[in-house]
Amino acid sequence: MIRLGLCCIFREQPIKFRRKTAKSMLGLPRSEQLGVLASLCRLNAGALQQALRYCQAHGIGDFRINSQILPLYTHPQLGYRLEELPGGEEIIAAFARCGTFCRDHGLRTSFHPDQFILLSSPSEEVTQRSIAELNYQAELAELVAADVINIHGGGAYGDKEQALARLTRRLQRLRPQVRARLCLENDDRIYTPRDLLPLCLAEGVPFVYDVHHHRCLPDGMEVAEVTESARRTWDREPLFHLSSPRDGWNGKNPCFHHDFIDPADFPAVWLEPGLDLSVEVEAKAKELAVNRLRKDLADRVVLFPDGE
DNA sequence: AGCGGTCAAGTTGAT
DNA sequence: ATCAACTTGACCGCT
Repeated sequence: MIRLGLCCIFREQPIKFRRKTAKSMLGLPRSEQLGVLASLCRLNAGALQQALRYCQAHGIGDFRINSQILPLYTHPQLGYRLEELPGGEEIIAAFARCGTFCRDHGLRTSFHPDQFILLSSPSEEVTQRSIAELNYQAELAELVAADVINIHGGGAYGDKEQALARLTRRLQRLRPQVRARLCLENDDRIYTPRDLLPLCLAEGVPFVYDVHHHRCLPDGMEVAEVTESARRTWDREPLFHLSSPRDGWNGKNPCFHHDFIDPADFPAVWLEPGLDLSVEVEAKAKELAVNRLRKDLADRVVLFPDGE
């Protein structure tokens, strides 16, 4: 069964996640800050509920949750705890209901912390901030029943081997709630599947195979070969990423994402009968792209069912 | 109401 | 030495 995933936002559905810039908040007294943050968090919990309902109804079995769903949660000056927000208990309950909804309907959710979260950095300060951020994401992941927190290898710092050795060491410092969800994904600049798979297999870190990144930054491995190795890193349903190039494979920069997925870019080996797989669709037309791909695949493979 | 410039965080590579 | 690109909008503050 193939479970397609939607990433973070909607193109047409009126489902919006809200946030604020730190700059606009820093001048306010703490009580006003907390008031504004509380209303954003409450709104975003409601938007997440709507997003999950949409996915359930449309046979989208996976939803990636944006890290900013709790805006500025770990900001050095503006950071907060949900419990200290006005109406915090109700906000927590609203997120917990999202988790219950996912369990009831077999939906999967994931987090993808952005480029500032680095376990390979030589800087202890960067590492500590990153671990703090991962702790936050794991806390929220527990609340909404998400099983994936997916990051990249980070920088090379002039020596990939050493950087990956640092990353490996730092796995020991992660809380079980983080470690149980942490995954590593190949990127399109530095870390290829060939770089990451040995670490993932040795350390039991699930490998999120982004086939688009791999096609943009090839490493001599075949798609089928990476797919097979990636599967072995997962003790549950593997999660992969897929995109199509904006200007075609012969265009100027194939890394740019297209609005939609060209079904020809969907690897044939991912359609093998009996293979359960989550495929997050990184396409700018968002739910429209997932819905179209779902139609395109319908007669070739068993899909996560839509709620009738 | 509409517009353009800006947005917490790190790293790389183009200029 | 500086700055855009990462994913890519959404938000802010000005008119």
